[in-house]
Amino acid sequence: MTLRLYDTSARQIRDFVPLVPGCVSIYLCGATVQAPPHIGHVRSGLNFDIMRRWLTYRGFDVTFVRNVTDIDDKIIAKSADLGRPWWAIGYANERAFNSAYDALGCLPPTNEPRATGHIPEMIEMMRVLIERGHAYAAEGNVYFAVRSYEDYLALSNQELDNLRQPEGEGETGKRDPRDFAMWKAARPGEPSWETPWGPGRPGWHLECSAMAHKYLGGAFDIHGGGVDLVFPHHENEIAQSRAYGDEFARYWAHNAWVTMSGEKMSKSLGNSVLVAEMVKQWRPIVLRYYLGTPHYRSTIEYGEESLREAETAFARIEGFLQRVVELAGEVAPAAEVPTAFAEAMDDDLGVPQALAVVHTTVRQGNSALTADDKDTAVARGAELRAMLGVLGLDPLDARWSADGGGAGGRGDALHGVVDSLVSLVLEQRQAARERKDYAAADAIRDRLQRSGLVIEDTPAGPRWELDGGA
RNA sequence: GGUGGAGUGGCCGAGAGGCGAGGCAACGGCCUGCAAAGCCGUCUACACGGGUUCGAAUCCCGUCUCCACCUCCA
Repeated sequence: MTLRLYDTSARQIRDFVPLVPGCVSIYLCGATVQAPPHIGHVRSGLNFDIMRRWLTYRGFDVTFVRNVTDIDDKIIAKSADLGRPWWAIGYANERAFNSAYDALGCLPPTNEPRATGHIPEMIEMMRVLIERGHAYAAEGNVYFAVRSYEDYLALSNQELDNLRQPEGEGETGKRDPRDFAMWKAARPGEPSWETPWGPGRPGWHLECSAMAHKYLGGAFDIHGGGVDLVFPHHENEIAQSRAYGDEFARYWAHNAWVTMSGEKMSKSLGNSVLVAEMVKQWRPIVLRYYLGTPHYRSTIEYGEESLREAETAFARIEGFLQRVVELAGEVAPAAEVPTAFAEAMDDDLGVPQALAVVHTTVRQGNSALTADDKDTAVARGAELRAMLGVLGLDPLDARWSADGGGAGGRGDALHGVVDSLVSLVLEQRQAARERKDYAAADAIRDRLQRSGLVIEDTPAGPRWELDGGA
C-alpha cells in the first residue's frame, strides 16, 4: 500500500516516492506576518499538519519547514502608520500565528526560518543567477529574467504571452515587464540590507528559494501552500531554484480556501474571521474538526450551522471515548489504525472517508458498551484514539486539556471540586428517584441544567458534564 | 482573453461507470419513571440538454451558473 498524492505540477494523483527512503522533507509557505491569522490561514497549517502526522504514522522521518515572511510592503506600511519598528509588527503577528497553530493542535514544525535571517543566502543565490544570465540588477533592484528559464509557467500550465501585462509599480528598469523582483531597491526611510547591487530588501519569492535550499537541500519531497500561491509565487520559486541548479520540490501540494458567501476569505475583502475570535466562541478542538475534516483540496464555505454540526458530531466521538475510559480506566491508542482508515489516508489524504471509519468505529464501540462487551468497547476505543491521533483530534491528548498544561493544572483541581459538589447533589436526586419522588428529582436536574451541566443516567449511575461537552 | 477548480438529498460533505460514504437535522422505534446519551429504522440526491453503454452522479459533446489565479494573498 503506497501513499498517493495529488501533484499540482502533474495535474494528477501520483504515487509518492520519497527522495531518501524512510524520510520526507516538506516545505510549506507559511505566514506573511502582516496581520493576525484568520481561519483560512490556519487551514493551510492544519492540512499540512495532518499530512505530516500521517507520514509520521507511516514510519517516515519527516522534516517539516514552514517559513515566516517577516518583511513585505504591508508590514512596512503598517510600521509607518503605527510608528513602530517593522520587526515589532512582524513579531507580534508571528506570535499570533503561533498561538493560533498551537490552539488548533498543530505540531510545531521542525524549523520555522524567518526571511530576514537569510539575507546572505539570498545574496549568494542572486550572485549565481546574475553570473549565469538568469538575473540582472537594475536601479538597485534585482530581477529574474523570465525568458531565460525555459520551463517558466510549467507548474500553472500557462503561456508567458497570455499573462496580463503587470503594472510593476515601483519596479523600474525591467527588461521584460514580466520579469519579477528577487530584490527590491531600498526606499528612503524603509528597512534595508546591503548587497553588491545596493541596499534593499528581499522580494517574496527569493526568500523561499533560499530557505528551502538551506534547510532541505537542493532537492526535497513536497512543497505546499495555498492554491493562490501557484502563480506567481511558486512558479517564481521554481524558476529561481532550478535556474540556480536545484532540482527543488518533487511534489506540489496546494490546499483550497475557506470562503464566505462563496468568496475567498481575505483581509482585503473584509470578510475574514480571525482565529482569536473563533476560539472564544468554539472549542479549539471543534474548530480543528471543522477546518481539518473536509478534503484539503475542497473549498470550505464558512457557516455557523456547519460549525454547530461539527460540534455535535465531535461530541458523539468524544462521548464514546469518555464512556470507555470511565469503564476501563485507561485506554491507550492502538498501535495500528484500521485498514480502511489507512487506505483512505493513503489516497491523497482522504480525511472525509477516513472519518467515516471513525464514525463506524464509534457506533460499534457504543453498541459494545450497550451490550456490556467491555473487550470490544476497549478495542474500538483504542482504534479510535489511534485514528484521532493521526487527525490531531484525540480529546484525551494532553494538549487539549482544560488549561493547556496537562495534568495537575488549576482546571483539574477545580474539576475535582465541582465533581464532588455535583455528586453531592446527584445523591439527593438519586434518593428522590428511589422513593419515586420524580418531581423533586427532575427539579434537581433542571436546576443543574440551568447551571450549565448536562446530566445523564447510565446503568453505572448518573454522570455529568458541562453543556457543550467541554 | 489565458489557466485551474466547482455545481450532489432539508443542511454539511465524500465518491468518480454497477456494489446506497459519513455526519448533522427531521421522523418512527428500542431503552428510560421521564429525559439525556446510545442503538435500530425511514428520508434514494448528483446544474441543464443530448450522446456512448446491458448499466452514467461518474465517460463524451454542448449549455448555464459560480469561484480562484494572471505579480498583496493560505
